[in-house]
Formats: sequence, structure tokens, C-alpha cells
Amino acid sequence: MGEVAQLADVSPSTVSLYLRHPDKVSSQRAERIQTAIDRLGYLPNTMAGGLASSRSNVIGVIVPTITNSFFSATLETLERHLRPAGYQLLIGNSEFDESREEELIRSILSWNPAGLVLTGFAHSRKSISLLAKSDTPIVEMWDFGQKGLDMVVGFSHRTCGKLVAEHFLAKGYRKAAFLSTSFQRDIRAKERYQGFREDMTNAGGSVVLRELQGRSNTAETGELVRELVSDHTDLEAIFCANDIVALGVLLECQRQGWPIRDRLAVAGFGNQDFTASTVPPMTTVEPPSQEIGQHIARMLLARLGGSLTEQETRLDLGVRLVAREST
Amino acid sequence: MGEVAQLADVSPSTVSLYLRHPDKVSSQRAERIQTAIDRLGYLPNTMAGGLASSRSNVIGVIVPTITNSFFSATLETLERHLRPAGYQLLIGNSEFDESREEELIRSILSWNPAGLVLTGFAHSRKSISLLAKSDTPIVEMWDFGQKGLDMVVGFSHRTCGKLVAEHFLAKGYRKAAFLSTSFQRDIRAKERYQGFREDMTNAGGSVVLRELQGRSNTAETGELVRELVSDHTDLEAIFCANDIVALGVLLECQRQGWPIRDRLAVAGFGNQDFTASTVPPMTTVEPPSQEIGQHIARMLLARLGGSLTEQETRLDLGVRLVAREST
DNA sequence: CGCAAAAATCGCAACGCTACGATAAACAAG
DNA sequence: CTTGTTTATCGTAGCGTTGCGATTTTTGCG
Repeated sequence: MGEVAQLADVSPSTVSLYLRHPDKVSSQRAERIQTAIDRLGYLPNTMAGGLASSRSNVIGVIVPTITNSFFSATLETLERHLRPAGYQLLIGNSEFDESREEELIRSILSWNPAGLVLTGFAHSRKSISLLAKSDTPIVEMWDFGQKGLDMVVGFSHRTCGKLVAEHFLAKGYRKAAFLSTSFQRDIRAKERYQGFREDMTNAGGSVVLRELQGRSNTAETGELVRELVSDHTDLEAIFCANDIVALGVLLECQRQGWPIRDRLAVAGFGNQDFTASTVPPMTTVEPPSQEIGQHIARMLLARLGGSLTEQETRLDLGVRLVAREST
Repeated sequence: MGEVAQLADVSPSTVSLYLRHPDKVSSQRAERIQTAIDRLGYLPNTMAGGLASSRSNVIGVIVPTITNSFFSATLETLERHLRPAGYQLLIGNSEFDESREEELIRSILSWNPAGLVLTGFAHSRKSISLLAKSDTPIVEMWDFGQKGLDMVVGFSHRTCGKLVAEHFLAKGYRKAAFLSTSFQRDIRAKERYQGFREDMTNAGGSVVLRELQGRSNTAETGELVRELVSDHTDLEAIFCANDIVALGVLLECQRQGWPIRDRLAVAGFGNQDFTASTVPPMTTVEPPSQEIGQHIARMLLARLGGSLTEQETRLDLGVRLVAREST
């Protein structure tokens, strides 16, 4: 930066001022400075800037996995909205593990981030105390219904389960199954199950549960479907933890020659693109993946912009049932 | 850090030394320092550290999109291997846009990153000069066959196309189509097309090309398939730019009642999990998504560790054809 | 043209840490 | 118990910015 100042024949302070508030510098010098910057290929040192101003343009985001269209859609939207305001995302993978999350929180906090976005409400004690000590704005996303540490943007997974239960009941299905990825990995799938089960049983129906070992896997899904059907010959409908699992069910039925809906109704979660084109088209629930990113960006920017007005701090974006021919 | 030093009754230098080289500090003080750190909940300030040592633990990665299982698998593996060595990934989304990539390179470079990973060989002039000026280790990934700026880890997409062509020819298919996502967005799909086309036509076959407007979309895919089949009644096989598109083809055929393979053979790219379970199971090509991440981590760590030995700097990981019943 | 107010520029002291040379403590050997 | 050697600790000078108050220049107006 010194070099730029020298070449433009101004003081370093002026260069810094120009970089931060270009309109506070006279147009002639602004021009000289910009020329010098271009000529030298000068890149400001973010760390020095961050240190001096004791704040950074980093926003940390911790998701359980990025190999998952739910979260990656949120991440992409979040980035798209935050970048124009000059923020950089620092993305961490907790791998569904609280202690991993704690480690990441520690590491991100040491960057003095302008904000921190976490997935869900489950955090280790230590994490919570770390977060409390720092005064970083926190957003918990992809869930709703608990107190939360600071801001919350998401939807209720219980309600989502209830929505599907209502739909099943309206269609006359009473004997249902919930086919899930591992609850240990995905607490939110468990919440959907609980909401689903509660409403089904309240209405005199029944729900049997099956968990996949690991992540969505169509081969294992097929096995579980065969097992379910042979154990529960009167099974009428399956609600799956996500669309890929539901696709697995659809394909297994097809392989077995069981007509979807007449023999077995299937619903997924995610409303991924392909669900509209399966045969038959799949009933699913659409989570507000993009909206989550968008509203987090909005809230965070408002908070960081320092609009002092006591603003909304918790946002339930709800989910939408997309009823198609598979139920 | 001053506080920690005071509480542990040592000098700040010793605390710093302990943090960086714990074994250079006597065990009694080490213990006192650790206690003080825990008690105060001290978190080192990464920016100050980075500024002082003029290097950072940041490794930048720029991918065209993270909403894509190819790249996200690489990202996850990369993170898994780099984190234990103390590195943090700074992920950027170029959205298949060179000027966006340039902006990201600028922004990441201003962090003084320890390394930078880019996708593919296509960069703007300015980007290249920026990279040349900085002495950051660069890795270009997910492609192979060009010179490259520094290190390269990937595979040849032309070869991939040729592999499928060979397979089609062996099965007796001569009249083929390539059904792609937009080439403008995905140059590498274009390279697969070129390799595919070259070998098909050399063997006396023919290839017709269709591009989807945007990203993989099963509805649009269906339309294009119908159009293809009515325009080219003698069409025997379709090679798709990815598995989702191939799934779209499969589903469309099913909807139309066209028997897969007998009427139309289909091959995808990606070997995503569900491809094994479609009806019939789908032929596809498996790119080394995870291996790419793994080898980049290895190369980068070797380079950063300063093993002075002139090491390999370009790595072709190849692809594997997974032949199943859809061809 | 002179003077006050506003705008533009500058100098300097941080920011919190690291690296290096200097100093002190511990240890070994004569 | 001295001296040389190794090991542990400490002081200090930056690292490249920012932000504030001080200083200079420009502007507006009687």
C-alpha cells in the first residue's frame, strides 16, 4: 500500500481512505490512486485490514454436509446474497458430529467473523459457551420451534411430518411406514417422523419405522422395502426421509412389479427436480432451501448494518406439500 | 494473549511459543499456560497471527457450483484431508463465469492463502497474471491434458467420451446422440462430447447433439428425448452429460413405453448412487471425485511441507466405465 | 479580499500476534 | 566450583492496515 501511495504521490492514509470510502477522496487523487493500484496490481491484505479494524468480512457457515442438495442450495443462495455486500463465506462441515462442530466454531470464531450460521439447535455445552462469550451474531437455520441462541430461520420438521400425515389420512391410508436415513446423523428426520407418527396414530393409524444404516442408498433402500412389505402385508404408504430414498422405494416397487399407490403409496422430502418426472410423479414436501439462505442474508445484513430497530429475529418459513400421483 | 500470559505468570512470547511449538516449553509452564487458556476461554486471533507470520492456513477452492455432487464430493474429501493439517478451506462459487472467477481469485489472494485450487483450465487473462504475480501454489482440477499453471489433478474428458464410444460400438450402436447440459456452462461436458463424437464418427457411426438450456432438468430432458426420437427414428443410443439427465431419459422412455436398450440405450456420467438401482440399472462413467480431493491434499501438503524433491506435479486419475443393463 | 466553515489530506498510534536475537536457567564435564 | 553447552524464557521490532485527531486546502459568503 505504501508503494501505491508513493506512486500516486499521496499518503498511505489517503489510499486507505480511498479504498474504504472512495467518495471521500477528491476525484483527481482518486484517479491517480486507482491508476497506481492497477499498475502495481496491488491487492489489499485482508488480514492486516481485519486486524486493524478488529472486524472481518467473514461469515462462517457450518452445515452437516455439503454433499446434499438441501444445504448446498442454501449455501449457494446465501453466498449470492452476501457476496455483493462484501462478505466471504467460510464453510465448515460438521459431519453430523457435535464435537466436530465445536472444533469448527472455535476455528471460525478465531477469524473474528462478522456472523456465524449454524444448522439446527443441537450444540455442545462448550460450543454454546464459546458462542455466548463472543458477541458474534448467530443464526440457527433449517429448524424451528426451539428457543435458539440468537436468530433463527427455518421451519418446523414436526409440522412437516404432520402435513404428510394429514395427506395420507385424507387419501385413506392408515397403515404407514417411515423410511429414514440414520436418525443419529439427521435429527431433523427424526422430528419429521415424530410429527408424522403423532398425527397418524392419533387418527387411529399406525406407523412402523425403518432406518437406513448410513446415508441414502438405493440398494439398501430396496432391501428395507422388501422387508417392510413382507413383515407388514397390510402396509399402505411410505413416507421417506428424502427424495433419493423415495426414488429407491419407487424403483424397488417397479422392480417387484408392485403398482405405486394401488399397492403402496410413496412420499418423499425435498422436492428435488427429478421428483416431477418419476413414473408416476412423486408426492413430496418442498423445504424452503433457497428462501432460508435469502432470509438469513437479509437478517444478517440488517443486523450488521446496525439498524437499531428491534427487528424480527425468528422466522418460520414453513413447508409446502407437493401432492402428485405417487400417493 | 496478554491475559493468558499474566494468569500463567509467563511472558506473552512463551504463550505464543507454547501455542506454536508446545514441546519447546517446559512441562510445568505448559500446564500453567493451558490452564490459563482454558480458564479464560482464550481463542487466538487468526488474523493477527497471519499478519505477523505473513502466511495463513487458508486454502482457497473455486468450483463452478457446489450444488453438484461431483464437486461437493471433492470438496468434502479435500476438507477431510486438509483440516487435520490445520488448514481451512475458503470456498468460492464461480457460477461457470470467468469474470466471477477472477473476482474470487482476487478476493482469495488477498487472504494470503497457503494454496489455491481451481476447477479446469479456463481462466481470464487477468486471473492468470494475478496468479503469476503471487507465488501461491496452484492446483487445477477436474480436467487433464493441457499445460496448466502449476499442479494438475484430474482426468481427460475426451478420453472419457472415447471410452463410451468404444462401449457403444462394441455393443453395435452406430447412431447415437449426446444429450448435454449447456456447453457454455460446462466446458468439460463439451470435451466429453468431442471425444465421443470423434470415435463414433471414425468408426462410421454418427452423433447428434442436443443441449439443455440450463442445468439438468428432467422435464426439459423428456421433451428433448421425444424430439430426438422423432427427428432421428433410427437413433440407437444416448450418452448423457450426467446421471440426472440420463435418469430423465430413462424415465421418459418408461413413460413412452419404449424398452430401454432394445429401443434406446442410455449411458450417464457420474456413477451416482441411484444409477445402480434404476430399472434397468444404468451404464455410466465414474469420475474419481474423491480421489481428486485426496490427491490434491497430498500434493499440496507435500509442496507446503517443503519437501524439496522435484515431485510429480500433474496427475491423470482416469475414469472407469461402469457397464450395466441400460446399454 | 478576508475569514469561518467544510472538505480533503496526513501522521501516528494501535490491532494481536510471531520471529529472532538476547538473556537466563539448567545441566555436564573437567 | 568453574566454565562451556544446551535448553528455556523473554523483549522487542515489526507485519500492513485502520481510525482518529491534527493539519492543510478548498469553498462560500459578506
